[in-house]
Amino acid sequence: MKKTSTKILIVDDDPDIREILTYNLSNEGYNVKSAVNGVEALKKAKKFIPDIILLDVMMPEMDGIEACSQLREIESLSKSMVIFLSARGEDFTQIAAFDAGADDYINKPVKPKILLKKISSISRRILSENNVTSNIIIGSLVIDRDSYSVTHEKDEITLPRKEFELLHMLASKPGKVLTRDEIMFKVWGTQVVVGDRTIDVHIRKLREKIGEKYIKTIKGVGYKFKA
Amino acid sequence: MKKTSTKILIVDDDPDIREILTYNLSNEGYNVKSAVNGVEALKKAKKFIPDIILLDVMMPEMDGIEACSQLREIESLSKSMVIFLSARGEDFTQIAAFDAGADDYINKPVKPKILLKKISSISRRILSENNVTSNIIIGSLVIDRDSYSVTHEKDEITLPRKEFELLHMLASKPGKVLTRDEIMFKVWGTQVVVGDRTIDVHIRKLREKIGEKYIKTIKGVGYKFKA
DNA sequence: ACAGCTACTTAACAATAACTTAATATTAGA
DNA sequence: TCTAATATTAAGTTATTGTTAAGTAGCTGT
Repeated sequence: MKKTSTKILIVDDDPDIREILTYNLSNEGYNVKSAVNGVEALKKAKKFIPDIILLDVMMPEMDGIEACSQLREIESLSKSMVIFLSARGEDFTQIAAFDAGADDYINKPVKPKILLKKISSISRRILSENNVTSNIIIGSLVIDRDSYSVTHEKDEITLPRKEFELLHMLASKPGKVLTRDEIMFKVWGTQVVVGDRTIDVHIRKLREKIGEKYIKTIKGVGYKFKA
Repeated sequence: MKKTSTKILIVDDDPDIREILTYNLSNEGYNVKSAVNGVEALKKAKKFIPDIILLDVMMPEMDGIEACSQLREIESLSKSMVIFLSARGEDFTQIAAFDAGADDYINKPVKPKILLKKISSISRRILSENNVTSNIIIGSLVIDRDSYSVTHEKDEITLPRKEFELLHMLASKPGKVLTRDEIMFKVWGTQVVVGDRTIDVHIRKLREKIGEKYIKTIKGVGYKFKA
């Protein structure tokens, strides 16, 4: 397997989850440590300097949000990625998490496959360094994940979630044609099934907002973003 | 029209479910077989080599998890997708399922719409995985599958699907003469039958777009690509 | 709890690019 | 030269996407 030296710190009060995650990630060659609560997490993180911190939202004493805020204060951890493990895809939780400085989140139950995928993509990103944020700038378009907004010729438009994810996905691989299947998988996931025209409608709304020139249709294949 | 020959093995102890699934999937043109338990599933899978295995989690004797693990041990089934049918979205079940090597899961009661959508997207993925030949650079031509485009003397032309596939096929074996039969088979497949002049028309459009010099006609034999 | 709002999805229909065919012209090779 | 094969053109067809409007669900603030 891939011998990445990416360091991961798991923080969760549930021993079972710690074990499952540790098992799966160690198996993939990651350097894994764990902590049972926020206080211990802070202590271990200072020494271990993990690249990635998996943080449970619900924990006794100090919850994940609070722990994340404090982790963010630590100078040496400024480059670490914090990923939340949230019990549900509650909007509140997600927003609060991002507010506290989280870089990503995963909904429980954690599926090892998804987790590994995420971890590996993040660790690849870390290795390739200079990725400051997940923001994208193309021509006169600025796509900003932090605020879920797009700045297009000086005016900022806040996009709904689905529209943003769709645009972000297209723009993150400019020039590449993304098939409807790929889009479905990335934006909607495998458990949701929506009709054929749903993507078109979102595309239309995006075009309405940012202009026609960016998103090109490749009939029978998919869509692609061009600068 | 779309006559996919994707093979599906249904494994469930409930005859009603077997019948419903078999009916729905057969109707869509899939090649369907079924088994009533894990033991039979293993036996049939070895001979049938299904592309997709729909596996009930709860079964007498050998449950789905165990069956999946054993299926995963079989060399010839390494490319098969295993989809679990789970009675509930229980955490334990999901984690165990993914651990056992499942690729996806569907919650019961199975809605035909969701099932068919999932199956068709998976079977499309399976089909498209087979022809992942990378990009081609010949002389001043760059043929890029990601963007479905050809860059010819500094300007990028996005090609329609058939034209792209045709060009890609010719260019992937430069110098070799490809017969009309070979082209038909590769670009159109065995299920579709089109007239004789169709290929000519696509060839003409390609020549129009990338210039005359690349594609040469060998009368009575076929076409060849030259650098 | 409620109205009002936004995001999202769906369905029906329109539009269109991609593709195919048909009719006719041209060409290469025996 | 003669003929079968291919080229060309324009006119169908069809599959795929675009568009619109309306429905649904979930959230927000009162």
